[in-house]
Amino acid sequence: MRKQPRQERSRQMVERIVAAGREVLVERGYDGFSTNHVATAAGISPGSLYQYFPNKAAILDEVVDRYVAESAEQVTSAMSDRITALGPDLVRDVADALVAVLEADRALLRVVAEELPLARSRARLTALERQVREVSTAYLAARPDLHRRPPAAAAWVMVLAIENLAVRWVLDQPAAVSRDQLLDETVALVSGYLVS
Amino acid sequence: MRKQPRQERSRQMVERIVAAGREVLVERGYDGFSTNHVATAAGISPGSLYQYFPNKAAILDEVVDRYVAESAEQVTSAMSDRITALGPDLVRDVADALVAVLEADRALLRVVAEELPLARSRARLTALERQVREVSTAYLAARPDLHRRPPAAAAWVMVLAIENLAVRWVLDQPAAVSRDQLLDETVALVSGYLVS
DNA sequence: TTGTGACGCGAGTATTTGCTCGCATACAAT
DNA sequence: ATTGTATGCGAGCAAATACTCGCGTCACAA
Repeated sequence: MRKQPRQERSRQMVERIVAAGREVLVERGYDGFSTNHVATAAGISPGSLYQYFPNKAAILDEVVDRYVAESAEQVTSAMSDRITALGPDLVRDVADALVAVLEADRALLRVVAEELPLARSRARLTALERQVREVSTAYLAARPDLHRRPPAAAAWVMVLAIENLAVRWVLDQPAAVSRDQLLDETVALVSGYLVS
Repeated sequence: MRKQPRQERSRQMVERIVAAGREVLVERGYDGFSTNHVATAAGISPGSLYQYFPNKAAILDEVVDRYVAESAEQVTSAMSDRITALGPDLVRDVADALVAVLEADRALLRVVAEELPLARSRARLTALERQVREVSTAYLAARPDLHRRPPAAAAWVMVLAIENLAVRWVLDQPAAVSRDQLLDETVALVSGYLVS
């Protein structure tokens, strides 16, 4: 950020910029995300953007960061209460929470998941994945009696599988799989895998 | 295509354009994929591009179409011989073939999988997914004695899971999972899932 | 050999882009 | 009130972009 907003007025402007950025990103896609469009959508002048953001990418980063952060928070909070028991219930609830978060703004999810070339957005996601993976690995390693897979590899497989199924289900809305069915199959996938 | 190349000379030029397009896409990414760059890389003039391609997107489409088509062919040929028995061996061999194909050009895979905003490329991939899914669904429906999942949903889950694990393994090269391990876990995931 | 159309060129155009800079205004402190 | 600073404006620049067009060159059929 190029300058710190000191007055309330300018703090609101930063918010307006980020909100407009999100809006433009959803409505015009990654290719249509231009500084002039964002400025227009925010009802401000192009020059004002650059008071607080060094360049176009910074605006995009902020938009994506906020989206990923708020989504991550929802999911991790669904996990945090119940780390003690990695059972079918937890898997189902986490998958449920994940799907719910992704459903909240499908249009934005589509752009972020399918268009953004930014290494930045992947970095944020990867960090979340790693965090979940480490917790899972630790649990699997502590309870070898409950499964028959190598902990590290199994955690990697499960996290990616659950995440990807949820994302693709929300984006593609396959007719053959209802929402409940998705959760059922996710649970079956994980539990069947762990004991095989 | 705007004009059909009639002479050998012009047919070679089309090939040069597509090859240069692939090269530019890999080296400069989606954002750097400009008509001028492609023309330069092909050693031709910008005007010559537009003799055979109506616009920039058409060049990109051709590059991606060829990549997806040639990859799809490799995978489907690994399946076609053995459709009769959807067992652990087949799963492992298909996953193996898939990983091999994806490994062949990681740089291009990265751009196609993580940058391209084209609905076009997803459409091609989705078609392949659907094809594999239908074969799997038919098999699962014909052999209800071998598993306990709803065929259509199970096929959807398996195809996406296998595909995504392979792609992410090739792109991320996780230290915790060797190539053999990936295949082992994939087989375990599928077989454990089907009987649970 | 010659004529005709396919071919290729590359300077050029119109547009869009990210971004700047000089200036006017709003605010806070004295 | 006055002064200093934070804020915002918007015309406009330099660069890049997708794409065109008139002209020369080439291959091939007659």
